[in-house]
Amino acid sequence: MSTIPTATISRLVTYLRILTSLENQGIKNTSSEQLAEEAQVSAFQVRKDLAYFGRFGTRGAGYTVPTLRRELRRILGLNRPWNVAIIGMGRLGQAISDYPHFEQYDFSLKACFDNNAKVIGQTMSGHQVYGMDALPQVVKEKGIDIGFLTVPQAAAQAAADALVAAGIKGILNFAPVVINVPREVHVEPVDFLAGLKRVSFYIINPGLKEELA
Amino acid sequence: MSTIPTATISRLVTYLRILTSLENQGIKNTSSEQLAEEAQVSAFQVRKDLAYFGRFGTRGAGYTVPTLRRELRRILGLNRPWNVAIIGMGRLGQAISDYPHFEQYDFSLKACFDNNAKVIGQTMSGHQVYGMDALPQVVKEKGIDIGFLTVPQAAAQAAADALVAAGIKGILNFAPVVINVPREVHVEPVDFLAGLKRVSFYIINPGLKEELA
DNA sequence: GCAAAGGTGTGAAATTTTCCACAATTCATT
DNA sequence: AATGAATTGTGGAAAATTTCACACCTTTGC
Repeated sequence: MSTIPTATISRLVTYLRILTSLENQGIKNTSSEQLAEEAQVSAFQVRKDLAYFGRFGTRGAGYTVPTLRRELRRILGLNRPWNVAIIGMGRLGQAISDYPHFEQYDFSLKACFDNNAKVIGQTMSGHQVYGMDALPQVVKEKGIDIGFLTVPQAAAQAAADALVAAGIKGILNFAPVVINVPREVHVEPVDFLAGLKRVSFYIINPGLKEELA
Repeated sequence: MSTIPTATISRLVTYLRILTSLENQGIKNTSSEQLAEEAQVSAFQVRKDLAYFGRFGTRGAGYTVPTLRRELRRILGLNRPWNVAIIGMGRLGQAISDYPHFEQYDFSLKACFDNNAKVIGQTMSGHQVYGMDALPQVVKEKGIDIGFLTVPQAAAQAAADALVAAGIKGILNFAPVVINVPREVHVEPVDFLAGLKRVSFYIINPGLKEELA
């Protein structure tokens, strides 16, 4: 219980998606074998990942889809609403604010911020844009938990500092740079340029890909 | 040499960015200590990561910024042009096709695809949109290496199959689903919804974050 | 030209993560 | 009620990754 691999958390998200898909298909029962196949990991791995958090199956019978799904949502903290804000209303910030399925994914977009005077006060995708100076007050008033950092690379650290000062708990960092925050704030990088460069590496080094049977 | 950790490749991308930033600042020399601090890893880790690929520093003196930068670009395969295509011209695909800095990042957007008859033949952000049936021919003619998969979740596997059949070498998968491809094709997930769910988990489990001093 | 300080490269230890075998339990069938 | 097939949960082995100590090389200052 003391320490859980980061990779386990990523896989739990994958298992949850698979369970949601199974539930939508009306499938009531599943097994570590089936989850493993769809997630492209081993069945051992599925069972070990789940074992960090408890016992959710029935020996000999497998797992009940709605039950395991509910448990995974609880483990991941998705059985409660999360309020999010976008920091940086450039192309990417606008595209995200347009994203249609937020509510269905347990997250609620509550505010947008930018420090460009031309957009402050405007409405984008139905959301009013605040100036960065309003951050502390709006975060407090609207109970914002998580910030999407979609500012240019050069502005990322300063914006992150402002988010931390405003009392935000987690940051989804879309900027292609490592940002520095206190330990109690969790940062998840979302970095397609880095992914693109990793693809480049693995294309020119095809031998370095591990097998999967 | 036989096997290199995936995490090492991700860190190499980070080191390269730091070196580019140092070079832009006119800084000529650096050290594993400095790279480690900016990348938020240990100096041991930096040196070990580099050691997988050779010796790039001078004992007692550190690293020369332009030299190490050039070597990392070579290692990552960024000293050559890569041709990319976007598959799925919805909101996300359009936002990416608008992305202004592609050329500067060693990648060249060569084509856009969609299977919606309403957009096929149109021009988006200066790029003509092809139908999916044109994929094999266009990939071949334009020498496309990498596909950005920006279709809805339900369409992702079929689109990935089409990319593989067309002979693509790598896929940047923006769809929130694990796709299944042959071993010789490398897939990198770029999944902000998964990142968001990991943030949720770490916010409700603050004790599970490892320290860094 | 010598000594001291600074900093890389690397084998080995420590830690983390994954893999595996198997005991334990459940369900279906007769 | 008993047997056999199925499938979970888990302790420990194996593998992968990170951490570390230190030998070794360079530069700087005197």
